Amino acid sequence: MKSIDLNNLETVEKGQILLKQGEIAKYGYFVKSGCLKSYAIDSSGKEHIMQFAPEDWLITDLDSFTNQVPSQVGIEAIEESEIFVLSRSEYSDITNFDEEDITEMAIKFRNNLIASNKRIIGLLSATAEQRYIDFTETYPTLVQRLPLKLIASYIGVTPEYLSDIRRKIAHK
Amino acid sequence: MKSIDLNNLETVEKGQILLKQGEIAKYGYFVKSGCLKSYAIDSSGKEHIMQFAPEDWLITDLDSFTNQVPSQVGIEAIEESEIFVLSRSEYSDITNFDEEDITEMAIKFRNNLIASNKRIIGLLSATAEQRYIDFTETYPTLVQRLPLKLIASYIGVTPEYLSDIRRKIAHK
DNA sequence: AATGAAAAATAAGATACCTTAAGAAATTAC
DNA sequence: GTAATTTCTTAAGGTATCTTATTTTTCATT
Repeated sequence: MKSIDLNNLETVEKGQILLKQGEIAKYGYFVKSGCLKSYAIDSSGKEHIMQFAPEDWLITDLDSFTNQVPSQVGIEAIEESEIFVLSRSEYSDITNFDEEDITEMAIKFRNNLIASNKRIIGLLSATAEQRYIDFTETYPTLVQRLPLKLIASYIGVTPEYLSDIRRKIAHK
Repeated sequence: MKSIDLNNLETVEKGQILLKQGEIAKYGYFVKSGCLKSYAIDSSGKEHIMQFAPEDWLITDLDSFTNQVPSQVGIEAIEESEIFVLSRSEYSDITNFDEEDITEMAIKFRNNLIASNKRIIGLLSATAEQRYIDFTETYPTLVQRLPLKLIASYIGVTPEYLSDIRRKIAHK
């Protein structure tokens, strides 16, 4: 992707909100250190985590960023983080890029799409226990680093139930 | 995307399998008429539908097609269909394309990614009834056209339970 | 039209996962 | 280093969804 403007490095504290659900995303965030999350709050007030973005990950609400529609997710720092802020004015119009940039973007979108489709298959066909095991295998470092309740939210169960799952796995 | 080779038009019957789960995808399929589905069979033998591809949709296992790994899904005609067969040899190496093609591909991947992410949010946060209502709004023509059990599989419930949901909605 | 096959509806009992609530453990703040 | 706050664990009861089985309806074939 277009080289990141190193002048836009910012430090954000744990808990700081970078995008509110329902607002229009003006920025994307490339994480240099720390970790962000994107999440949707449903009608009953429960949080559901779409994505974690630790070091070297890029995070935004792609639909909102691209199409200037209200975002379905919020974005928040879950650790103190250093991030590069990518502004929409430069990145939104895909035809502003040269061929090399676009190829890189296409490959990133393609890889993200493959990963999202795998997650859909897991949500459709695997039990919560299996999804948790898959998560530990796919993101071994995050399992150490993130509180249980965030992992529970990502795999789609309550923290209480993930706690049960862990105990059940430990007793095997 | 690279213009479709009109010489590769084929007719497939309902029930014909174009890709078996576990095989490596050599082709993508652009549907001119009819409808295909991609689906994963889980360890207990249940089918889970990833995608429907009616007219003008392109379908394949992107991971398998791109990276030559075993496919997680199978592809099958659910109606008699006319399809254009796109062979991997032409399409796999993204650097074979000119800038216009790549831009188009990037946009397609991006739009697919946005759609997949919406589906993930639905699976994480909405009830089965809400997911069914969302499906009827997103794909009104497919609701008319497809058997209930395929829709049930797509939204992630059993046909029996979707039947209950429909009755419940009708009685409102 | 009659037959057979597939799809859908219905219902009862089972299970995965959730809700609520309380206490224990870990982390943060002063 | 103690208090305060947050996170995690545990447990009991509840709900959404599944499983199995039977019947009814729809669809395809002769």
